[in-house]
Formats: sequence, C-alpha cells, structure tokens
Amino acid sequence: MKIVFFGSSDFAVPSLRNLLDSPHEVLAVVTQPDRKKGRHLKVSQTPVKKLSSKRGITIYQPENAKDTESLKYLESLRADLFVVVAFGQIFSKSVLNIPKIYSINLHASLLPKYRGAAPVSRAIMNGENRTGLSIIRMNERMDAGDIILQRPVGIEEKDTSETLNRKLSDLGGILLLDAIRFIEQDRITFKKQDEKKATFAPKLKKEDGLIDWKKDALKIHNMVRGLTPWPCAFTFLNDKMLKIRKTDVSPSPDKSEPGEILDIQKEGLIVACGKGLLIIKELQLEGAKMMDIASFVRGHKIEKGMFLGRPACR
RNA sequence: CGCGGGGUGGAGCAGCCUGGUAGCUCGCAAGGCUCAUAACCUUGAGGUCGUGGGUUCAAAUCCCACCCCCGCAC
Repeated sequence: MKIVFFGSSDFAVPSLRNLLDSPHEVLAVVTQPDRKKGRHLKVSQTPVKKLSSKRGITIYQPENAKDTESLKYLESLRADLFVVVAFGQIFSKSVLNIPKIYSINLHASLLPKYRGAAPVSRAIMNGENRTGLSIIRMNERMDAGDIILQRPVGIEEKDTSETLNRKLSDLGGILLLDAIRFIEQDRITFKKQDEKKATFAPKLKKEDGLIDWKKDALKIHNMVRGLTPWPCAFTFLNDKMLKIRKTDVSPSPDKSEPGEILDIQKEGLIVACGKGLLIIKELQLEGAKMMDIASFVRGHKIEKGMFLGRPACR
C-alpha cells in the first residue's frame, strides 16, 4: 500500500515507525514546518521530522496543507491512503479526497468522546478510568468520521498524561497496522459516530494549569496527573510560580482554609482544599529544578500556616 | 540577537550588593545513649565555589567570554 503519512508530535512517532518497518511504502511524510520554539527561540523540528530524516524519507512541511501548491504536490504522489496522526492541521475535503482509497486518522480516545486536541489529558483530568483509541475515515469535521476500529484502554491510578500518552501511542501504532490490513482486505464495516454523545477535548493552555484550592483534592489531583508534563499544574508560593508534578489525596476532612499548608511531612506537604487534603510530593519552584518534598524543605523557607495560591502572601 | 532565574562537599540552600583563607538543613561514616528507632548526643570524611580569561596584595564575591540547568514567552 502506498501511503503518505501526516504527523508531527511524539504521539505520531510509533505509528510512523511501524509503517516504515512494514511492507507498506511510505511515499512521503508531511509534518509541521520547523518553528522557532523554546528557550532562545531556537529552530526546532517535529519529532516526526527527526525520525523521517533519520530514515531518509521524503519530508514535506507545508505552512498549510490546504493551499494550492500543497494540493498539487500531494496529488503528484499518487497515494493509496493518507494516514494522519497528531498532525496539527485541519484538512479540507480537497485534501481528504486526494488518495485513491481515503484518509484515515488515529485518535487517542473512544470517539465520539473527547474529540479535539487534548483527549488524553482531558480524560485524566475528568477522572476517567477508561479511554482508548479510534481509527476513523476522516471527513471534514474534526474527529467526526466513521469509525473503522476502536480499542479501549484502561487508565490506571498512577497514569499521567505522559505515561498514558506513551501507552496509547504504542498501541495506536499497532492498531494502525491492523486497520490498514483490514482496508487492504476490504473487511471494513464503518460505524457512524453518535453525534449526541460527542464531547470535546480542547487544546490545553497554560492557564488550564492554575490550581483552584477551593476545589476537591481529588479534582486537583486528577488535574495534576492530566497536565503532566505539560502545561503542568501550578500555584503560587510568595509570588513565585510553583509547579506541582506529583500528588496524592487524603480523605481526612478538615475545616481549614483552602490553600493552607497544614503540615510538612517526609512524604509531602499537606495542603487544605475545598474538600479533602492534597499531599504534594514533587514540585518545582520558578527557576529551579523539579524535586521531592524532602529536598525542597531542606533549602526553602516553608512552614505550616503558609498559603499557596495567594500571589501576595497576605 | 525574545524576557528572566540558577550552577557553592552526595541532596537542597545561604554567602555575592559592602572582595580577605566556606556556612546551614540533611545525607554518609564511626562512637555514645536506648528494650529500640527514621529520635537524641559526640566526632569525622567529603568542596578545582560550572569552565576559561581579566582586575587586585587578595576573587565564591567585581569585569568579560563560553558551557549547562530552569521558568516565562512561543
């Protein structure tokens, strides 16, 4: 099968790798342009581009895959199938109709739930204990195409977006090959998505990480898990940004004010929330490295009765 | 040339502004106390103060360059 692969982020890497290792012919890889990013605005390549150049695959990086020049190029490849995984651009019908067969997309949720850019993080943040993978035949609407294959995946208590993403991207790469095999054998039965059940998982923004201490400890805990490693849940300690990477919850009820540090123990800071207690185990102060509580307490002034999340500490 | 914080014994920090032979909380080792302990007491080992230059009688501290880590922004 002659395939053009569209992908950008880490999530797409196992899928691409599997395709490259398969008998299928990857005609070209389409990925986002190199962008000035990160500290000092250095130019960086997508993980997909790095893998592709290592494997000597033709790379195409359009600013917009829908423009006429891109369309012309994509048509010239004469592909059987377009495979799209975490690409980062929205396609129009003109793109989707180019391949002989059609275009498929691997998405990290059990569609129609969690359509959109951040399905994994949002699922964890909502405290789900199950999510999954879907492969769909793409149409013009985002993540709304008919379902080709699905596979549920459990979310474990210890999972963060980081671990779950890895799991899902690995499994996704396998599922993708299955799907392509079924397509080749013409054994697909499309399943329409139930629009009434559709939910959305919008792209995460930095401010999604701001902790509201009035919320339940469990809710905050799930937020911390879902936002690891990026954008990372955060609060403030004496006007400095404090990222919180690892937490636990303790059910013991209390009448303290949300955000108050009630105790400092070896395993973590005990912080009052709207309901329940949050145990902060790993954190990172602005400008410093991520560290566990034992280390943090040794070098920083922190004591019971201080408040988190109050920009100007009383 | 996007903005800013930081690199000090194994860990986390103070000291730097106002140069003058390195400190704190831990960890580690040995000994003591104890029925016992992650508790307490005593002693001890362990540091080219990121790298290279410069200023100075003297630099962790001031000046210049570079490397690495981190946050913002993207």
